[in-house]
Amino acid sequence: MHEDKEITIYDIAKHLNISATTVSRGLKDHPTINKNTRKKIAEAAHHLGYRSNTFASSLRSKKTHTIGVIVPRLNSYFMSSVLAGMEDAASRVNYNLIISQSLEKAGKEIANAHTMFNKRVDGLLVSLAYDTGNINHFAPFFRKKIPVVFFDRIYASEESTGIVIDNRKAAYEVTKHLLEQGCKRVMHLAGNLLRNVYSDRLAGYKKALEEHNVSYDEGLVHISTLDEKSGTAAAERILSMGKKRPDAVIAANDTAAVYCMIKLKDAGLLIPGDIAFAGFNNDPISKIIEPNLTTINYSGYDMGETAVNSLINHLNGVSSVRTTNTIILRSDLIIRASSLKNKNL
Amino acid sequence: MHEDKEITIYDIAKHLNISATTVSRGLKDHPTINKNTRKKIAEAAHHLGYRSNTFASSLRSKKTHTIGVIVPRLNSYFMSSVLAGMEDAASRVNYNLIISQSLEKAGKEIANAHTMFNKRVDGLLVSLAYDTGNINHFAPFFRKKIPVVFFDRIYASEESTGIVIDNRKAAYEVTKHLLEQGCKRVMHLAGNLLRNVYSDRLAGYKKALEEHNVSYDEGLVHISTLDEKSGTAAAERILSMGKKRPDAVIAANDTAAVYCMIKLKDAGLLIPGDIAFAGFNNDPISKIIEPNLTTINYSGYDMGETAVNSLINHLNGVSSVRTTNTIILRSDLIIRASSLKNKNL
DNA sequence: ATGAAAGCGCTAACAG
DNA sequence: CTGTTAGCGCTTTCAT
Repeated sequence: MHEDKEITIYDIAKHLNISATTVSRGLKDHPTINKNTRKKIAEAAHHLGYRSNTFASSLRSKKTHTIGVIVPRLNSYFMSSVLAGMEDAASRVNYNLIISQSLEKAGKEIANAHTMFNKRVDGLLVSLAYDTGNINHFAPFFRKKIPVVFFDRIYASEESTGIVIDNRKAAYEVTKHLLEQGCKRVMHLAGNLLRNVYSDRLAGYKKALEEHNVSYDEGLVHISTLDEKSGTAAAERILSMGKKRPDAVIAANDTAAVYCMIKLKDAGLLIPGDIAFAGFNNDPISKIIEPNLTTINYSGYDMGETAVNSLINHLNGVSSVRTTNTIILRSDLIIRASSLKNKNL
Repeated sequence: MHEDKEITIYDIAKHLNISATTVSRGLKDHPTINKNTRKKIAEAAHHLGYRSNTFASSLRSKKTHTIGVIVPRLNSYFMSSVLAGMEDAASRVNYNLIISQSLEKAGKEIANAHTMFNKRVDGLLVSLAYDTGNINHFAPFFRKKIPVVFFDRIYASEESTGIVIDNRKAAYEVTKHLLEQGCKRVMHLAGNLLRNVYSDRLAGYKKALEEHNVSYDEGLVHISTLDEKSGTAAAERILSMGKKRPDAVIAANDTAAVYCMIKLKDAGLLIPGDIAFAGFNNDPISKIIEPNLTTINYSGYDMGETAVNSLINHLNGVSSVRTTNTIILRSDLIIRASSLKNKNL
């Protein structure tokens, strides 16, 4: 094939003795182009080794075919799955992803949002950082009617769509499950309550307590960043509680749960005998820790796919922001040995 | 700020009563522009809310400032770390990443390579799929002198750079460690030997056996895709071996090791008493499985960073492909309980 | 040190 | 169904 010069639609046009416009239209299967011409164009394009110049196209059409993605961290199983889902959905409709991470910092998130804006992404997919307080940094997008879709860690806003699971219900169900196993003092390892996922989970936890006539004890809610260290720290706190120690822990993610379990096991506590455990996310580690961790499963892949599809719909004008403001995905309680008190001891 | 119309260099030019050319040059700190003018341009740009149009720029300059990334899978801890490192390094020099996954299939990898080529990435970063047989699909890049950097799963080629660890040495050291623990029949769970990482690890394993006068037994090398299922299958094979069962297993990744361990533990085998274990990658799961898994640690983050930096150097003409053909990163043996036979039983 | 003019490759009116 | 024309915003000679 022709090595050096890039083939343009003009080369194809000349080759076929038609106009560049026709080639341009033919290449994107414009309906008003004769089927036959269209085929000839496609063949010539292939034969000449044509590749479209997206810059010329973007410059003209003011569409970049690029979606910006801002996530707290790249390196978790959940987020990898989300990205995999996004990548699949995006490539299916010929969109690119520009991915960046906030490292859980509002400051970096703001910087990333600016960058995305300057890169003129057609739309934005965001899962908020741990400590993001407001969404002013997305205002430029709203102003320009660039659709923003939040997922998992969302921000209730008229101007954007959110993809979530029913965190309240999920937490309610885990808590209920634990209470039904006979647990009396259920501790909750929560994250920053600014984030819907954590406040909703706390709410679900509270609701279940209430329904079971267990009074809410603030001392049993431990707020942290839910990482490895926080899990260990929570365990230390539990160990320091002596007789008033909880007999169950619900962590808002599996990481905190697992590292808390490891520390408590080291200290000689039996799980679930002395203390039952449940987490969130169904991370692979939940099936490796012993005993296996009861958790809430929801598909990151589906969430990523849904987020992209929703965004694309907005871009295509299929759905307006107002019609679908929140999409709730399925989640399931997976009961494993870490919470089965009845059958174990 | 001005809401609707995009500000162009012409607007700045008009505002300052100078030419667009000067603005263009001023904006990129061209040396021939008066310092004072330069400052005025920068101020006006900021004040008017100018954002550069990368498409116009790319169209003209034929540079996209975009790096293509093709990885086997997004959703592993190692790869997430690699991507995090790449993202950091790339954003530092204002490059974008377009990320795609081959899902371990040569076919998808070829398709991805085409896509990347058509998107006109300035350079390509690749970790090869499980069964990729040749790199003909990267020939168009070589032909156009678009730099291609392979990482981890590389392909020895004159035309490209590779970023790896010394897999042979690493495997040699794990094997040696196991033999020194008194293991006599060391099994190796290998991956496709087409991939350097797996053939090199096998080579290191063989070398250590040889040095310790242990004869190589092909029956003790189990080749698979090294995923969860393969780990379980390997365990089943081990269990079926009866008396000839190995007393140690070195898996070419932690996933295979861990799921193999779980299955064997279920079957009642003691680790490391009956059978010692070691893996590769230092995945988080290696610290959660009991006993903790001995493994080879190497930084995905560093590898990603190094890959991007090396690519950028090529793009800037700092280093030619010929000068640095392979970069070897540090790796370390981390000894944990799964391989400590002496101190345990 | 600065400017004028041309054109990168494509698409969107508009016309026929 | 197809073509003509103009111009997206920038960079790059070539002048001055």
